[in-house]
Amino acid sequence: MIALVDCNSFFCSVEKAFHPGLSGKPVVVLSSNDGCIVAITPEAKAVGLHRGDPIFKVQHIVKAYGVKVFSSNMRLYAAMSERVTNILRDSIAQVENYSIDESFCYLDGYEQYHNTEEMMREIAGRIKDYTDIPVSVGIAPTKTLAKVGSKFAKNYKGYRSVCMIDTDEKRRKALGMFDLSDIWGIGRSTLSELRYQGICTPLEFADKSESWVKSHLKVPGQRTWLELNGQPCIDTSEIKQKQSICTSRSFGHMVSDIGYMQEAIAEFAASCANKLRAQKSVATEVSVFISSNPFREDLPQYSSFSSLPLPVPTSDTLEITQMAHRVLAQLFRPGINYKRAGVILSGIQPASPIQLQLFDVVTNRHERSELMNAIDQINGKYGPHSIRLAAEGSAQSPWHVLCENRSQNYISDLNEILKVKI
DNA sequence: TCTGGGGTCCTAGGACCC
DNA sequence: TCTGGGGTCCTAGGACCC
Repeated sequence: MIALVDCNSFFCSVEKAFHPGLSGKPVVVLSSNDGCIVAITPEAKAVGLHRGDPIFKVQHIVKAYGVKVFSSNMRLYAAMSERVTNILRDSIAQVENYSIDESFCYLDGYEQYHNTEEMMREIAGRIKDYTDIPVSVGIAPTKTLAKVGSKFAKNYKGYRSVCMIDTDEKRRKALGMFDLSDIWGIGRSTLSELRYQGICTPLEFADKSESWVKSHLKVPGQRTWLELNGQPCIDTSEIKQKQSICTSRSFGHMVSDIGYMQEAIAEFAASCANKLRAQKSVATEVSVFISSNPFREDLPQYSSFSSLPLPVPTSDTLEITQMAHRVLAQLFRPGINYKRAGVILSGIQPASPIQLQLFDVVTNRHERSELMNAIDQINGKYGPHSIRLAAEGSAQSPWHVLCENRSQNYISDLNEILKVKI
């Protein structure tokens, strides 16, 4: 059996953990640049807000109901996520982090000695005690069914945070009541195809023949179908090395000046290089994209994407930034108000062994890699961006994202640590 | 005025090979 | 008159996830 542990309204729950006065109040957390709602509490849903709403369009609701709005603080959420994971790992040998707010726990071997339902309930209680994050747990023979279980656990108090689907009777009952659009793996397009075919519940889908599913929905649909019928076939084992690494942002203010654009691209390239070194890889290709604001109809629209190969596979910030600037030079058109840009690294491979080049223009690769190590160590100790390329510009540049309601890094920055008065 | 930022996997179709 | 059959690799685009 597999347990899915899902943190309820994770980003909001983290903010509430550090702002106890918000208990029972409507809370939302915004995307980067304070754009859309990405996390929402049930209280905020109840007053008419939805995940995905652009915040400027729902300001009237925010004001009328005193909804508390936070900018996203990914550093804080990542630190809290790690605490939740650590508690799981204390009790369960095989834990797989699936996303920042979800983990799969493999319960094989525990069933003999424990009532796994009560065991998970006890762990959920400990997570709440230690982190103040409420979790919902689904236990089932497959990941897709475990997800179904966790949704039931979340929506019905009676389950006391844990819902186990361990018999065929429970499985059929759950699938008969469940919303087809909430099934993991069924997106908008598959949903409309299934509806068109007259299928309205997950149970009706699960009862179709395998050949019918294969011919209508191909391989991904077949996997979901197998999982719903109790046959595990979705492998989520962590992909250690990413195949592509991307850093992209919308700008706080439109950018038309190539100087500012170069700053932004330099920062995105440096961020990509950091991620690349963190996973001990090198890349062989740098891509850049830039685009105007597609939501504005009054402006000339322009968007473009291009790539260049790196002569030698590298994770060197200087080389990657220089190459990104060369790609930018190919793309940039004056007279456009740019809203968004990004850098993508691809052709990723392990850092060693590297195929060197006979006519390499960089002759001091060893020293350069020591330099990168030094930069990583300094930034690891004193915080990101403590040391960076001058090409990245200053924090005052207008393209930086907005985040007007960001909470402090209470547990990852000594300068912002929580102060308690007694 | 203001509309997110990452990723993965699968498929179809084209180019190319013998 | 009849004009094959099998394979690989690559890429763009779609679908999905959080």
